[in-house]
Amino acid sequence: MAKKYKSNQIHTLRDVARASGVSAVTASRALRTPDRVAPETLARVRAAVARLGYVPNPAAQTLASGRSRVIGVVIPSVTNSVFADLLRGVMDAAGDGPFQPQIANTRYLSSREEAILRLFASQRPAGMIVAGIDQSDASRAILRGMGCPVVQVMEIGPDPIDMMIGGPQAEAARAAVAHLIDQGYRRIAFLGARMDPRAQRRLFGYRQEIASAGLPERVLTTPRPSSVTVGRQLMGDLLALHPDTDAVFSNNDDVALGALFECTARGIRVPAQMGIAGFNDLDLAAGAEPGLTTVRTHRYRMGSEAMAMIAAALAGDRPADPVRDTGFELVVRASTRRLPEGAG
Amino acid sequence: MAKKYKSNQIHTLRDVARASGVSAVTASRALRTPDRVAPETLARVRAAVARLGYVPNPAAQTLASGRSRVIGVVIPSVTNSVFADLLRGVMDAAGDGPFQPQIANTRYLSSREEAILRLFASQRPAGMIVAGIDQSDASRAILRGMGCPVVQVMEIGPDPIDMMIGGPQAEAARAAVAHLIDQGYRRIAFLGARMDPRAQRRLFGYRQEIASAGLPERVLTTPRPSSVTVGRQLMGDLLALHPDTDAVFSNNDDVALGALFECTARGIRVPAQMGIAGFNDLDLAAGAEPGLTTVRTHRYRMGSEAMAMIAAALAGDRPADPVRDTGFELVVRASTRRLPEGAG
DNA sequence: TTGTAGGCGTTATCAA
DNA sequence: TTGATAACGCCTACAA
Repeated sequence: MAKKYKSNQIHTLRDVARASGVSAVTASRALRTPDRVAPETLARVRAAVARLGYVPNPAAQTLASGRSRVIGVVIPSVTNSVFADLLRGVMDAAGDGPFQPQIANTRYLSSREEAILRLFASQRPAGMIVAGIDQSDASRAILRGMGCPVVQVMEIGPDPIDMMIGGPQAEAARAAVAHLIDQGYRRIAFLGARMDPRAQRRLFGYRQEIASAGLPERVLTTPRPSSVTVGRQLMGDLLALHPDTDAVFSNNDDVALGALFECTARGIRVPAQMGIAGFNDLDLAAGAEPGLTTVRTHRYRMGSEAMAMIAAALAGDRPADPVRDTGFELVVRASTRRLPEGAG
Repeated sequence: MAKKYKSNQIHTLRDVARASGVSAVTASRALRTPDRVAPETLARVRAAVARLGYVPNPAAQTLASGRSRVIGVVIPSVTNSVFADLLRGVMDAAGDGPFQPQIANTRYLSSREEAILRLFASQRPAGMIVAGIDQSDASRAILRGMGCPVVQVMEIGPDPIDMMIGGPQAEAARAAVAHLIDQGYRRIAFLGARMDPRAQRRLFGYRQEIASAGLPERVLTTPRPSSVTVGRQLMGDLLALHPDTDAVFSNNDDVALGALFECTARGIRVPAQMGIAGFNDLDLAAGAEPGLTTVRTHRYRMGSEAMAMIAAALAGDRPADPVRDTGFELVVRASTRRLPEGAG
């Protein structure tokens, strides 16, 4: 029953060299710096590579050169669709290029983050992409010591480790809340799931805006990951606590969608009796009925540009401003449109 | 402006050896086979490792041993939440263990799949996890030649490359359609987005069940990726073509949710006038109002067990049956519950 | 229980 | 333009 796993013979640079009648060094050069090799030699080597199906051994390359092609990507979780979008941006930008994104999950634990970074350091990565701007001092030190471009993504803030790309959280939240106020809502609650640092800053933005308008604050949060189900529960709890609530701003679109469903189930009319605004502009926000007002961030772009920034930095041209603000857009849809267009 | 990236000094095994007064081999042994080292020596080595913050260089390990710790994970896309769940299972199972999942996207292209596999082969992976069972002959050959455990996930079928874990697609689809028929729906349509091989088999299951019940077939598909928005459009198109449709079974829950929203927007009552069943049991299916009937697969488990199967195989005990069926469960919710409980 | 020697596949450094 | 040689850091085999 015991199956034996036997590798196929894999060709090495020496095989290529032999097959094309040159030395291993020349074969290596033909692959890395083709312009320093005689055209005819180059052709022979390339032919041999193709014929043998030669693929360089990355371990040997890394060991010899002291640099790998790994781009370390450190995110809290792969399931959260927010990070999934970011990831897709990174992966697409890496494309068929020489870099190889390698993902690790912190599970929202800063202790794990440090361990992960130490592990990445041992790989001599070509670059690092880390989510958020709340790294511990230890983590920042490790990242600085890696000797490679580092991009913090999702948010921007002061004191970048190296480069940053992202959008402002608190301001974006303020804009959403301001819009609700603008539409005439006055008893506006905040619903939040998994209050990670970004969610905290959104909450902060909510508080600022509510306070400056002299309105009452109503905050309901849960440590559970955000989801439609959680949104329904939060909405239910909110209505039990504050039955007169007339609008909610939530942490994430799936929570907002849950709130919407809870309203549907209870016969509460949206947006007439209840305004609902989410965050992130997930696909479901546009597809919902009524459509969900939300804040569009640019996660895919953050991922792809982060990758591009690393590639550029490695090629010698680091952007003049190492901090790139991708901004945000308030996307107003039916779930908060209580006043006729142009009014308010 | 040009910033120089300078690595911190990284300690090697020799540094550890020197610091603990032993040879490099002994230090290496202390780390890999602690029981073959004198307790006191072991303690010294460990102390040195901790003090220096030594982390082994994986490139050197791989080169010397001919095996890496990489587990190649080949999926079509990271954004699709179905694969995101799978991925989370894999990542969680890998956890703090010695293996390092490395993800690559085929973007649903079999040519890319082969290129990716060839690249993985050069890494001497410890194991491979590939989504689906529709690999090309070339891909299968490469996988076989890798000399490591290979698990095909998501579906099961005949002729596994090595091991398999997943659920039957056609049967699961049949069960959902049978349930709709059972509830008295008679003009049942299939809505499908991005018809990958699994979606095709679900469609096949739909056709079988519809045919065996002597009902009319109505199939609407789009090559676009599945989403709530796409679901709304498909539902709209369907109602234009076949206004008398009384139920839909869809490819994926997000499409089903889109269909539900479209019904809401048009004032079509669900489940009274329209039954809606989805697939995958995403969180939003449970949270929707009415709740969406769907088919639960076990994606997270597939991922974590695939990882476990690889670890077991490497440890020498390959499962007796290399094909593991994770089955499926029909999850009946309000969106199709037209008859009183127990009737039908 | 510990150490010595050799090699893994590639690249950097020189020299030709 | 090409090639010889010596790393890179670790592991396997063998020897002590």
